[in-house]
Amino acid sequence: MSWKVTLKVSQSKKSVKSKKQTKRKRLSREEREKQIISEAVRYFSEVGFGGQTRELARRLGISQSLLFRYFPTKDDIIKRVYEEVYLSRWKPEWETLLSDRSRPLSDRLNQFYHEYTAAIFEFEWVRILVFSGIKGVTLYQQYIELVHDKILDRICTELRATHNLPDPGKVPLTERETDLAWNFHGGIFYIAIRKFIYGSETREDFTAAIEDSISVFLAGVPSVFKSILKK
Amino acid sequence: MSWKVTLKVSQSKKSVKSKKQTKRKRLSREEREKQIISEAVRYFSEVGFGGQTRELARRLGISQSLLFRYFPTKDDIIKRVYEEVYLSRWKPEWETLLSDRSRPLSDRLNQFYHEYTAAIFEFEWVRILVFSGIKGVTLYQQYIELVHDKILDRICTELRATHNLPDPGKVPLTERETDLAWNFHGGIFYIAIRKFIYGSETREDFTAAIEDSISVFLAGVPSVFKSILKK
DNA sequence: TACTAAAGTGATCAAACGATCAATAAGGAA
DNA sequence: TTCCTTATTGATCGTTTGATCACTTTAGTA
Repeated sequence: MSWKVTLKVSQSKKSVKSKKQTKRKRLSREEREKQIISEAVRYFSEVGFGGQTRELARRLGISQSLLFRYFPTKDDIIKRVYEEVYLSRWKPEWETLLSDRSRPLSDRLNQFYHEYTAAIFEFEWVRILVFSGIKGVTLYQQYIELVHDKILDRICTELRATHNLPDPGKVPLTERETDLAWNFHGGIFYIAIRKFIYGSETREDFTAAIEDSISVFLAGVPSVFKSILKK
Repeated sequence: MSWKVTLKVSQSKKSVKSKKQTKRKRLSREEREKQIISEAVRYFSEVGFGGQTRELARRLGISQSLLFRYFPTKDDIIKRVYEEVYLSRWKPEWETLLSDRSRPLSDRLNQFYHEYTAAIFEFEWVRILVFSGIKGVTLYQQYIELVHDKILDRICTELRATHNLPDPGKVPLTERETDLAWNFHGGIFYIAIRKFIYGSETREDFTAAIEDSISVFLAGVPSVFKSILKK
């Protein structure tokens, strides 16, 4: 028979937590739930969804069993983590911004990607997005669709307008045009992958890189348009 | 007490395995090792490195304990999987191809990315690369360095030559130039991520998309070079 | 202050999983 | 055929981990 000796450290004085949790611990249902999700986002984005509920509880300073008083299963926690991370990041004003033809497309793209990457280029966000792809969770599909419908389609539409080509309402977008936009967007998003997944990118500010990327894109697109129109 | 009933299916006739493993099972050390790694690559790329040794053994049609006669720990299997997947994919002739100034840069890039993506755009390869980033394994660093040193640096060098700018040997490459190349490369690689990580891309052939991507890049780069030279 | 609804906990279960080991059996050598 | 090396196996160990449950503690209220 083996004995596991657990060292019981006295916590009578003060908790070491940075939160205002001095000596009370009993929180309201809503507060505790929020707290759990918030820490779960941080935790799972660090270690992946293989992370253990015990460690999550330890970080929260609560017992592991309490987690299961709030969420029936671990997967339910993960589901909520997705929702938390995906939702409420997209700003509707970006859609009008991209379509505002009173400004040069170059300006609009620069402002959009500046704000967009500021909202998205975050450790938790990027990693959880990639994890979701690996886990085969369907939620990422919503993200891909959002990018496609709200960003890429708009960019393609504006490119048409800039080059005095017919609106997609009249002549539907071709696969080649969408590919171009994906390629452009992917190049920018790949910065985030290098940074948060591979850790090979240590810079904080990518304004210059994004600016140049937009510059190359806008200057290079006409060459493909010419090739498309030849057919 | 609970009993786990294991259904023992008679395998007297023929094994269902596609391999030539009819009734014999005893393989040589080398053969078995190869077989294990080969299946491990397939298995772990599907389910991630959280996959279980029991399931891996089941797929191989061997006992789980045999795995540990060939590899001390599960991590050793994973290490070998990395090596198998990363190594021997890079073709040295690509380096000379990219630098062959007797051909237009456009041709060279098209041929290179055509062959490169043919070698790399593979379910196992892409997923294991991404897993390695998540697991924090250091081996991915080698890949990032390879891309940087053998591809991006070369592309930047050739761009200089195309635009009659000084060789990097004289004037070192700037961060902006490297960023441009990363951006270009990332846009192409992001196709693979959409396909194998998110499953949102179902096409098989990306020749056209890559062609257009190269076209945009080469036509767009001068606009940035101008901006760099102004300073 | 006493009561009570509900937040919170510790002990524990059962399954999953990596790893070990004594026993088995395949197949080449003699 | 017999023998012996070694590939292979089944049983099992010890730990980890998600989940459960009876019990304890907190804090608002009458």
